[in-house]
Amino acid sequence: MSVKRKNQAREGTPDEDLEEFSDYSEGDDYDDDLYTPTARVRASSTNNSKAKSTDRNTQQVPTGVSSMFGQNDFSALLGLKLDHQARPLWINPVDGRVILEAFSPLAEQAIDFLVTISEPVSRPAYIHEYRITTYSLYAAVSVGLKTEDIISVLDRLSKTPIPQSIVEFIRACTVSYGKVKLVLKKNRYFIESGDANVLRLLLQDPIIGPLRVDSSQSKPESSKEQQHSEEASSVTGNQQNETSGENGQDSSDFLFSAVVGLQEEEDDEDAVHLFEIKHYSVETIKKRCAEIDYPLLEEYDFRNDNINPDLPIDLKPSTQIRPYQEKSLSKMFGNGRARSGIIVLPCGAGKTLVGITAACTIKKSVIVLCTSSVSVMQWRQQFLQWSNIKADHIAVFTADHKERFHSEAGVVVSTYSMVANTRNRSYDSQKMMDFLTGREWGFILLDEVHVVPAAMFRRVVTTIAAHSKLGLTATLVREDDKIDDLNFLIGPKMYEANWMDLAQKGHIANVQCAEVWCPMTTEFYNEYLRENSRKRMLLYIMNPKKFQACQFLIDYHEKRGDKIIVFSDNVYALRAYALKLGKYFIYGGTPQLERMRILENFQYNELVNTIFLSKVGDTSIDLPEATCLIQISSHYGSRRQEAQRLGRILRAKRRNDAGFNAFFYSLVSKDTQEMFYSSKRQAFLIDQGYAFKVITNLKGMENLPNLAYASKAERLELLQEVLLQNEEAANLDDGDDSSGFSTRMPRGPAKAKRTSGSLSTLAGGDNMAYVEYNKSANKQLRKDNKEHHALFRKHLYNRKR
DNA sequence: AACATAGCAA
DNA sequence: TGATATGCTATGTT
Repeated sequence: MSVKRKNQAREGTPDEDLEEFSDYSEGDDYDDDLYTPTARVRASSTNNSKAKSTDRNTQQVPTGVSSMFGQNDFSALLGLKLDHQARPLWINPVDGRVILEAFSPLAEQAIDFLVTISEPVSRPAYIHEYRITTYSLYAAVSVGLKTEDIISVLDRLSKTPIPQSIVEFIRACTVSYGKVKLVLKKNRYFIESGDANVLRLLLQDPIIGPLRVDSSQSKPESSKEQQHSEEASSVTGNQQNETSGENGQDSSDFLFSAVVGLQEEEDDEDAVHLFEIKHYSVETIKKRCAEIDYPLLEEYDFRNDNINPDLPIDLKPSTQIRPYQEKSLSKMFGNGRARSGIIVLPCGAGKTLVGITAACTIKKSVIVLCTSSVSVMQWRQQFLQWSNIKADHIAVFTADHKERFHSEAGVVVSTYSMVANTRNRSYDSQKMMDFLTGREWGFILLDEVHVVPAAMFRRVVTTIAAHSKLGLTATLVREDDKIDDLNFLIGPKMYEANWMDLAQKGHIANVQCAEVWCPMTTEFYNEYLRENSRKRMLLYIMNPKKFQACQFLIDYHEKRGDKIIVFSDNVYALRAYALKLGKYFIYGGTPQLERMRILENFQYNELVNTIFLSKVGDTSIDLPEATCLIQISSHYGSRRQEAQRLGRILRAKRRNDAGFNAFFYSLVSKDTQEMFYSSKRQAFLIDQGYAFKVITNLKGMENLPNLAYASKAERLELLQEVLLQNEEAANLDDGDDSSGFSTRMPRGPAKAKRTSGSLSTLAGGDNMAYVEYNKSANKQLRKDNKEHHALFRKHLYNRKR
């Protein structure tokens, strides 16, 4: 059984579609009610549950979700607790899956807990699915949870007693995890543990043993100053359990204490045992410890670091931290030290601020790595915006800016490729690298960790000596197994936010997702069936019906006052659409200046409400606020791309409080490969709780004035252009160097655009000129096409044999 | 110097 | 599965 289900609404009648679509959010009232008033949540967890449980005794048949479970219903086997109705969890004894009734009053706290100890699998509106894995338990331990905490909280939340198999699994996984820490103190590396036996075991290991620094000055006994640092607990304001009533929490303390990870040190753990290891052997030991199931936790005791100079940096008083940002940071600084790991937040939810706040907490030299030079500049700017750091304490290191700070401590912002570069370096770049490698860094911030290959990370992590590492990402999606390498190189996932949850609380925009099914015209479909799969792509992207749908949606949303971004992976289609509709477009070959000009106009110019973007828009361009997003080509089923694109409109929080919705459309040509990919891509968002609505008919599309490709002649003309384009692409592959008009056309027509437009202000006139230019070019091509087309047919025919 | 371009890498 | 976009370096042009 899987809770994963496509939330397709019925294929509504044409008349209803858009209306219904736009006030779709009213149906969420039920959720809102349950989520927000925490007072009610608390009340029901105590008194109510007792009262209810007596009622329940009269009820024989378990209600709620259990009826859906079919053969996975283990309730009979395990025995329901009497007050099971008040408890929101089911645990599958076989595979560690956990099902949560998200409508339960306890849900919010249960979610906090489950996110910590398990992997979220699927979180649609009412029923969530999580999975307890060895790795998730490792992560739980690394943020400070204890084995017995996990078991007891789980037991409190579960409708049935926890299956013995699960208890054993948790014990087995957590017994060795989190027991050993790698600590950097006074610039010496120590292996530390609360359990002397574990250290003894490690020292007996043939690999680790010899790497110990056996010196008389490193005392393997308990060090009392450790305890003081525990007391001076950080961001969370952690206290002992008894005193945590300050928040006015009563019965749900047990949850919070476990969730937030209060570190009640047990008596026999008063002593912390440690031994020193050699500086250069850290990597080896880390690896070895993971192999023998004692993975090292890395923590930076920055408060007691007197060697590295402090960086004068603080958040500006005006800077506000949101609750979930604070929560994610509390995982990182839960015990007064800086843990290394990954924080997952959707785009637009303020990842940058989390990073900056972490830097302000540690107050040591920071190095920030990003994927592109644009985001390097943005990080620098955000540092200046949110914190009081002096401008000359923050330096930028890219191919064309090689700055350096001249104070004792400072911030450096750079790119991955700059730091991880193995090939020969320019002189300046080498000198800068010497600067980076020649000093110790308190903190390294890794932006967009999911996009960078593991090999690059390994180089970064080994070349830069940083005491603590924080990875930031919006989508930690596992399309391959590279993610595991991240876990090893950076650390465990410390926090992951639920998108819907943030949307409901108004931190990111509410998004209505829709998939628009566009039938293929007969001409296009005939060609589609004839072509091989490579050439099919252009046919379904350039499907006239799809074009019309796109035109209609743009028109509809422009009239509503939306700002619209249209995405297309395919550059040819991007150009064709944008030119036909007279809109601006940005792709890889668009020069930097031009990009900024277009984006600026999109943001401020009332006349520019729609722009077309290629893959460039997926990363690294900081897009202005858009409220509507249309995908015309969603080729391969990359969940990450889908999520990232959706993230582009989440920022639209300005109008959020007025019950405002953002819109996300995927245009799909019916009965083509696109349908398959599209459902794959949506998987991630559906797991995050988004419902995709299917629209099969856009009301009023036929009546749109100036509807493109309304006549058959126009459609045939388009078809010929597409076939020609396919032909050109194929020729290119055969090594035939066609001059000028290739699929990658950075210096064909783009040049024409630049010369015709870059100097004048953006007024629309130059765009028209461009359209004209291209039209005539197309006419030219079409004339040749008459002959070529026949050849092309023959060519294909021969090839097939 | 500032800018453009080609080639390479991941 | 294959195309696309990016960044860095070296080299050439004004």
